[in-house]
Parts: sequence; C-alpha cells; structure tokens
Amino acid sequence: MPELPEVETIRIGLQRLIIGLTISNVKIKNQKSFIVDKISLTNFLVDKKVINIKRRAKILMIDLESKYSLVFHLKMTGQLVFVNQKTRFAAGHPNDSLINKLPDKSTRVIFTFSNGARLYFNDQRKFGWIKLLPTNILNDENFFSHHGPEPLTISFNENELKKQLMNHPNRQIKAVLLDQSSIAGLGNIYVDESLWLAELHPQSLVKSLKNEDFARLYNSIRIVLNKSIKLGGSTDKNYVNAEGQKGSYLQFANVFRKNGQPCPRCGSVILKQKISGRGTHFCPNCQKVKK
DNA sequence: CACTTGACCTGTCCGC
DNA sequence: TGCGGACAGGTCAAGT
Repeated sequence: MPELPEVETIRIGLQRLIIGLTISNVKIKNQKSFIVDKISLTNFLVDKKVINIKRRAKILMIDLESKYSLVFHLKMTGQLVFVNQKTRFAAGHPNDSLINKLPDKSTRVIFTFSNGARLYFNDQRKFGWIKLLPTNILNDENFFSHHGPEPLTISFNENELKKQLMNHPNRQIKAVLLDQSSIAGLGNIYVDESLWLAELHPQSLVKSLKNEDFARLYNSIRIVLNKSIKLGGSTDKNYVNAEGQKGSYLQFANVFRKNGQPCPRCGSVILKQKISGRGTHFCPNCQKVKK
C-alpha cells in the first residue's frame, strides 16, 4: 500500500492527533511485527510523551521524549489508526465502519495513551515492521544512505533527478523509479501515473531519455505526488489515514487500474503488462518505448 | 550489471 | 460449493 503520499497523509494526521500524548501501554499481538525487549519498552517507551512525527521515504517516525523513536514501515497492508475511546461510538461518527471495529484480526500491535486513546497497527499480510531506535540515529542521514532524495523538497530539481536516474543508464525507467535508492517514496501507483503524465514508456532505458524527458518526468512526479497528498492518498484495498478514512486519489488516476479503458489524453485503450516484475499500466499510443 | 524468481504473509477473485 | 492458481500498494536475497 503506502507510498510517499499515504505515509505523509498519516504523518499529518498523527501530528494533529497524538503529539503531547503519553504512551501508557503497548500490547504486541504479533511478535514479528515489533521485535523489542521488555527493558527497552520499560525504559524508553512506556510513560513517554510523543514530541514529534516525521517521515523519510516511506518510513514514519514517532519521536518520544525518551530520545527514542518508534519507526514504522507499513509495506503493503500496514495501517496506523488512532481511536479516541470516548468518541468512537458517538452518533454520526464518520468512520464507524472501521474505527468501531478495532481491534480486528489484522491488528498486530496496540499502543494505549494515558488518556485512554489508542493507536492500532494493523497489517493484514504481516510484512510491515516497527522498531524502537535512538532518535539521533534517525536524524543522521547515514541511516537513510540506501535512500535517494525526497522528491518534494525544494533542493530536488530536474538535474538531481537526472543525476540519480543516470546511475543506472541501462535499466528500464520504471525499475529505476521503483528503486528507493534512486528516488525515495515512489511505488507502483505513482510510478505508473508519473510515467503516463510525462509520456514515457515504462520500459524506456534511462540512457535513451533526453533532457526534456527528464524535465517532464520531474514535473510529473511532483504534480502526481502533490495531488495525491491533497486528496489524502490512494486507497486500493487496505490504505486508510490515521483516522481510518480512505484516500480518493484513485478516483482521479489516469492509468493505474484503468486497463481496458480509454486513455484520457488520446483515447487509445490502456494496457496492463508485467514490467519490472510489477503490474504496469500505460497507454501504448502516447507512451512509446525508447531504447 | 541487470533481470527474474522466490520469500515473507493473508485475503480475494476468477476459472474450472 | 470447492479447489487451485494468480494477484495485490513493498523490499530482500539468491540465482541466471
């Protein structure tokens, strides 16, 4: 599930919901989801206040006053849902379909705050993980040395994009965009959407791209990611924000899951093929292969 | 070096 | 209705 816009949407939500709250208890229902010893929990997590929420790439970090941070990777099906116990069953609650059912069978870890509110880590496929790490390690960019630049920062420009991609001139553009060490935060949905907007075929080799192609791709990535954040991300199956609500980006998607439908730009039928090991959606007419 | 496959897991959908 | 296989937003490691 979550790519950059989804993790960012969760971050924004948690920032509003849990900063200043104190964690009073942790219940680990699936050991592999959060491998941590009792001493660390006691010394660095329980009775500690949440002071900051951060994101880098698809990784979410909750900083605690203990100078330790909860670190999350949601992988395909992870959810982080905050529930205020006092209002969850209130009449007219907009999220009763999910929130009122938690915990459910995919709940792996439950954090309880001293005011009674809870944060549920749900993860149907159990690929996601939580770690408890010293905050200063996370603030050191060495921790993220296997991640490329954040595509939405001011310093990220089209030269930087070209430079990063040209580290792999002989690979297909889709594979390189999915590679977190090139650009951080893109996944299958936004790579397909960005390539469509930039009118680039996912199998084009990086070395075949011209400066104008990099420029269009740069703009496309930023447009697509910003639009998705504005729309609260994409909900395909599992994704929800920190309040259990779905994102609406896919209602406006141009190619993702649109195979068999007409391309919004030229009307040709959108195809789906396995490329770079992933289901890939593109328009065969306005996205031509370059090799 | 680049690509493919399998692994990690659970759930759903589709064809027989 | 049941069963087997393919597939799903993400990363790893190992094999070709």
